[in-house]
Amino acid sequence: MRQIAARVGVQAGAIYNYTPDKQALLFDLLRGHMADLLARWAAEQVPHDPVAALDHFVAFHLDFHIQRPDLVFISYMELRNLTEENFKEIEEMRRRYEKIVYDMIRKGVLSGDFQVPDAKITSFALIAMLTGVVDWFREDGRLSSTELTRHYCALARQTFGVNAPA
Amino acid sequence: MRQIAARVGVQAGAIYNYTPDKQALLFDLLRGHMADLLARWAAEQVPHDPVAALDHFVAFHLDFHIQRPDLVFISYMELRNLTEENFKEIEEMRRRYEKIVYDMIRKGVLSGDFQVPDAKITSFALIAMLTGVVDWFREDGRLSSTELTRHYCALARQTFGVNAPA
DNA sequence: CATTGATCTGAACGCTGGTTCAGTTAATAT
DNA sequence: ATATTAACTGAACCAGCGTTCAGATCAATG
Repeated sequence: MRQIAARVGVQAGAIYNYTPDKQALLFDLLRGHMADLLARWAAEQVPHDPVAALDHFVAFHLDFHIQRPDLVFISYMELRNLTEENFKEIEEMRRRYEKIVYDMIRKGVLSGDFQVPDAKITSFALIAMLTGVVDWFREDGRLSSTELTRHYCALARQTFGVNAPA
Repeated sequence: MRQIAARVGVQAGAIYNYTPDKQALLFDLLRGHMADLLARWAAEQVPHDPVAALDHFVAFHLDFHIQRPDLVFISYMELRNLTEENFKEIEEMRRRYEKIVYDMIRKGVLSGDFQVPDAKITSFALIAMLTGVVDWFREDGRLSSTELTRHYCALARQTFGVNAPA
């Protein structure tokens, strides 16, 4: 709290004019992060074609997470410091996001565009492999974010068995 | 420290007969974890065939991580609480492990068994999607660890473009 | 039996961190 | 100009934490 206060140029006590306690501060941060994620996806124009939709999601997810690595880091790291009540609310939002991926996979499987061993597992696998990027990606690294997205789209297609032999 | 001591049935001060400080305790835990991982893999009989080797690795990695979810969790969560010196040592071990995956992919690509957009990215993606399992897998869940491994082997093959059309 | 050495206790120390609050400051309204 | 309100300070409070240490305990040794 003292560090936060110093960053705003104020004493620690002054913060309590704006928030009841630190828990609320953390909760608002994490909820805002998830709300932002969900809202931005809701605003996206998702193609009807499953493969195009997959590409779209990969690009969206990578872009969103790469642009706010600190928030992504905090959201994962501080998750266990939330009240049980607050934790549940954040988890519920994450489940909503996971369901988006799951539904996308199911559609592709039903249309015959995707071939995956298990839709649920595949949804977790996709999110994990994409989100893991924030652990190592650097803007000034070997790959630009454009190349990164291109490679991950190709990789995700393969993972989803796009154009796989019958 | 007091909690650890209580767990062993001793007062907090007594711990300092066995460790110089908490940092050493944490470091030993994390280093032991990584050393265990590396040693166990070194003891594995890895098939020469790239696809079989991939299956082997997937099964190994899942098995190892599922059997010690707490250690995996701690190792990630407490990584940033290590001294810079200690952190580097753990990171070095993790790089060694990542290199195993990277080399495996390179071999498969050179032999024509794998088709991936980028070997480095693919190595990170594989590890991320596999390690992510500890976040949700439960022994009494929908899938047994055997089914889990089977599904992930299939998924990993697809991700690596095994049997992909030219 | 006395001594040594290892082990553990219990209490303390210093520090940090979240939180509170009486009192000051400054802006706004009357 | 005065009264009111909001915002902030500075100091304190309290709990928890890692760590230290003098003294107690106890088994092993000579």
